[in-house]
Amino acid sequence: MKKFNLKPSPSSLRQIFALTETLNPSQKEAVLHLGSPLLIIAGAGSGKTKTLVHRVAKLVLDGISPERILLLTFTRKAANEMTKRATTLLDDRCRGIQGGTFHAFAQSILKVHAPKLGFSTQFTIADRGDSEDILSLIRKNLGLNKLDKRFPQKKALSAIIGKVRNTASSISAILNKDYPQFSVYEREIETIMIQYAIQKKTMNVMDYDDLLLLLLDLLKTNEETAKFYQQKFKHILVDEYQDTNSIQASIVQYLAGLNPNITVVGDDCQSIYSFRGANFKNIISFPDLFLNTKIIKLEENYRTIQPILNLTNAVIGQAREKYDKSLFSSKNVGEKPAYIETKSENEQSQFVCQKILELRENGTDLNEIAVLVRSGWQSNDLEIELKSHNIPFVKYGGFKFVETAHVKDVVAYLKIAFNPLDQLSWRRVLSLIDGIGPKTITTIIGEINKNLHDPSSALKLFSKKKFYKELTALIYLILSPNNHERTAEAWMTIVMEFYRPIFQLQYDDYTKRKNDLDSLEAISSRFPTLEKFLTDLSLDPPNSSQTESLPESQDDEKITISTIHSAKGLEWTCVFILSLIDGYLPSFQSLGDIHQIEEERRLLYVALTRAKDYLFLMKPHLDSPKGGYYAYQGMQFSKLSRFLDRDDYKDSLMERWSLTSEDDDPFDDSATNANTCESEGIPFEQQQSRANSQSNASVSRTIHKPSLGKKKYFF
DNA sequence: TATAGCCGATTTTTT
DNA sequence: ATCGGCTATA
Repeated sequence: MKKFNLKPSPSSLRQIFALTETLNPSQKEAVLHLGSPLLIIAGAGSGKTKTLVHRVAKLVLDGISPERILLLTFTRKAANEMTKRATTLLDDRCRGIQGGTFHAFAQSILKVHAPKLGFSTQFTIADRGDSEDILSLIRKNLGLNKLDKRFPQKKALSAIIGKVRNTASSISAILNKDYPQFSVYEREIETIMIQYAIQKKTMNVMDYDDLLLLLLDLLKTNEETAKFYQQKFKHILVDEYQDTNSIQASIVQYLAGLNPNITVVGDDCQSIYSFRGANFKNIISFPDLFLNTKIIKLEENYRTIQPILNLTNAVIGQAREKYDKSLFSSKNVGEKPAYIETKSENEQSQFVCQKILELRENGTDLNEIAVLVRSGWQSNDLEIELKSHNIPFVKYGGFKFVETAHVKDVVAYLKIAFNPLDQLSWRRVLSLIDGIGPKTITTIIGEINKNLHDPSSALKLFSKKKFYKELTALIYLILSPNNHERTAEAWMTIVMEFYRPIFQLQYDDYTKRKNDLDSLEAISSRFPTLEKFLTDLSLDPPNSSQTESLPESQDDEKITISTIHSAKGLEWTCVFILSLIDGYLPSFQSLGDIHQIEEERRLLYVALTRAKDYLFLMKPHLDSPKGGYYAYQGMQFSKLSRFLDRDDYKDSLMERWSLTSEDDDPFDDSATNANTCESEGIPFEQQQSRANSQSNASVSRTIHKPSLGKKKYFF
């Protein structure tokens, strides 16, 4: 019956030929392979996305209906990007491809099947803050806060439980390995875990891990459903497979069933998510899970010039677990990576700003410039400096504005409007009313839950309290009968009306915070329903600074600031990596564990391989680190990252000190800087080299060896 | 019972 | 800088 479908028509043969024309032999093989599972080991910049896009387009061209192709990616951005590229490459059919992150995909399936798992289809998603708050409540209710020996706080609890669930390990194993100080509390933590699961069910919320675990559970225990999806998806493609954990791997396995049309792509050198339970061995063992796996390696790098690759290869070559990979490039010309030491964090920022202005003078598009950091706050100083130079930027990674208190407040109203069982959000909004505290909240929630459809009798109980009026207004606002017909935007308007007076009383800096609420309102207009809005806020939370960093320039040229994690899969002509200090990268939290240090090395590798033509490695000398934790610890980090501090790398690096602008001299405030320097014993050469730099010369300078990694405690 | 204010402990990276 | 637990006060 389908015979005629199996053979592509001559015209589509021609199209397939055209499609593969620009590919190298391995890429072409990967695009055309059919009939057995496919593992593509793709080095950084080896055209992985291109290959995947072509493969998808080719499948569509083969006549596979797009909604039967499932493309799982790491971020939603990546999914959209690929769909877009495939559409450009082929045609609009590609828009129909099913895809997204594992979490978003899981959500969409669970939305339909939630009742089978003891949830209602109205479930909402608990983000990290929410699940921590649930844990904190349980902790308090169980009286675990009044013990002699310290009991883990909500953050630690959440981390422990997350790890247990994501790696399918026992509590004791995780405690012994990562939290030996809490080993005595194995029983208590188990109780909390059980309570946590119960709480989530009664509140009808799922956390991020639930999305994956419940989907797996559904596929495992529900043969009908599993079969349905196995038949639905003719082809499954998974990107960034090295960052999947064993649960995600199992999901893939169950989705595929006996279907051999499964393609996974990844690079074991770029596995940087072990804190989420990811295991790069997943990708190595893929052929054990899927019979007859065809393995294709892509090793030619099309992104980065050879002088930079020499360094990246050297860095990954030092890895403890040896990777069978060495990238080569046909782009042999270009400059070696530049290594720049500065005497302060602010000087680092100034150097970057100046270099950016210089690059723009020379015609580099600002969109082709990125600044990468290990953790979000490490770019704080730079952000201020960029603003003062009027250089526009977007920031990815780090703080999300959904995590700020005032946005959480508003979202809590929205959440209970959609899912009135969400007691946690009730707690939040109730505590905003004057005169209502923890005890009253518990009674109110108890009374209201007795009859959600008619809260009037419950409300009578509080008629003599001073908060009665406000409480009544809130309850009728939320539980009004027509509330499911409202759009997300309409809900925002209604909620803001109620919240605005509370908001202005609550925060004395409310004019600043107001901006966030305005952006939230703007974002809400993009979603047809409250549910879509809420889901998206949890699964693809917008970044805080995206809206706030828009200086004069009207064109949309912006540089990118990003955490290394969020920069994965992206590339820029020019890349700066900030604060390459031992203790920052590798982060000092990782120093106790060899595997974690190795992951930090891969992190550096990921950062280095984002660059196409120019790479600037920055190392400031930090006498008083600004980051909250470091400041608190009074720690001092000043030694170059151990991954780069090797004599044999000298050849790969260009040592230089080139601050060349006259009118916008970054050292205008040098008087103060020099004083602090001297008083803290910084050698005089630095000031000399500064003098040199002012005469417009690119100077190879004496490298100052700072006091090596000594911890310094104040007081 | 609610809230303000103080002290000590704890912070990476993301869906 | 923020959380969590404690105390004093309304």
